[in-house]
Amino acid sequence: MSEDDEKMTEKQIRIIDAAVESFAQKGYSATSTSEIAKRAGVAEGTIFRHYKTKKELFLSIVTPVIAKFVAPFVLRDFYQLFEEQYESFPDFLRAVLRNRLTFVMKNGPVIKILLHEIPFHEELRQQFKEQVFPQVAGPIERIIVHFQERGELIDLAPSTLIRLSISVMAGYIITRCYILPDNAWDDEKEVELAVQFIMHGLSPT
Amino acid sequence: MSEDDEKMTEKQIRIIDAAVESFAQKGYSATSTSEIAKRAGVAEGTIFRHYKTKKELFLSIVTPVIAKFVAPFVLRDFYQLFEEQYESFPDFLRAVLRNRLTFVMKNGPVIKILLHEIPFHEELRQQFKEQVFPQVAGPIERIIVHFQERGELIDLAPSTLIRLSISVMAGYIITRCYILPDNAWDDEKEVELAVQFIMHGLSPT
DNA sequence: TTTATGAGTGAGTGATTACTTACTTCGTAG
DNA sequence: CTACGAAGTAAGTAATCACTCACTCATAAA
Repeated sequence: MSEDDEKMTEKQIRIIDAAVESFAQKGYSATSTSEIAKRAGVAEGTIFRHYKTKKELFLSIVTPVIAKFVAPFVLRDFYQLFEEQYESFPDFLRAVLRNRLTFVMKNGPVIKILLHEIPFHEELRQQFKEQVFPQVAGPIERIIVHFQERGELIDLAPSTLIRLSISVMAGYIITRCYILPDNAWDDEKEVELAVQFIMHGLSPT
Repeated sequence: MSEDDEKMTEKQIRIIDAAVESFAQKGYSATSTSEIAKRAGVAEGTIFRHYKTKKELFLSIVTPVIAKFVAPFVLRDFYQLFEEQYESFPDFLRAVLRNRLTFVMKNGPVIKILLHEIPFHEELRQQFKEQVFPQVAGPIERIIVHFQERGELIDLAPSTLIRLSISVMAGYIITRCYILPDNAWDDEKEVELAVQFIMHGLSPT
């Protein structure tokens, strides 16, 4: 559940777990440090021994998953990887959707926190603007142009194709993980369905 | 900007406007009543003359737009209306997307507040479960079945078709209004593009 | 054994919170 | 002209907030 230990005391881990739970349940500013301490079974002062402020604790939880999210895209050979490995655009979509779905399912509560708090914390928005947008959009755009040249995609602005594809994929991930997590989802089937929809729409053949 | 007056004093309107601004900027629980009062140019006590609690003020802002959102769907003849007026499913999609886009643009900040706070307020989630889901999903499902019987839509569960359609439409509305509001959007073009994508996907011809 | 260090503690700190209360002001019905 | 209720207010209230500080304890190098 908790973070990648590495020289963390047991109580420190308990603090982070408690903070994640509380932040996810009630939001950052509705969560008090005394509540986190109580939940972690720790004195309130212990929190401030490890983190100077409440916000530092918050950022120590949330910023690592931004980095993790960007990581697979900034591999130097990301473009070549997909160009060689995946023969068609649907293959590429399937791989990305499966990959991000498992990522969200692994880091569920923290991503929920991140999504909620992004609009209210300048530091987070900054990090998104600097890291996520350029690092992720660039490589993907090249891949899209690649498949456009091969005639597998309609001739629209790559940013538009990205937006449409992400809408469908995010739509599934969000309903799957946050809106109706209790449904009996058949992920393989739903991924295939989403990919087919992105490629062919809702019209019968 | 503010609510539908109706026996509201000028100061009361200023309170609501100030509350909407603050809630949208910092979130519900990070906004203090003293801050709202200051922003409205009003004594803090004045807020509590009109609203028993901070939460009551919040709900008085947010619940009307839930009702407004549902309103067009609960018209008794909603189903007949679309059955007669719109000859094809794409026509239906166009109408809905245009309609909801203007709705979001009119009530922008309040909808932003609503989306952020839904997970943290049981009353809001309740209202969504009771009003939005059944009232909206029902009529739309009948319309989808109608077009499926006419052979205009592939044979999938209506709930799936709804989810996919909403993903694309919400994807555009959210990027249009909240993520990149400063872009020079050509709404007519983008609406048409979204509808075409829903019907035919990204594959060429 | 002594000493030094860092984890952990709990009783504080002043500031801020949502909300109350006693009061004034003002428009209007009688 | 008066009386009354609603609108508005300034000065409170207790509770809670994030954070501090003086302290204990355990471990381990000297």
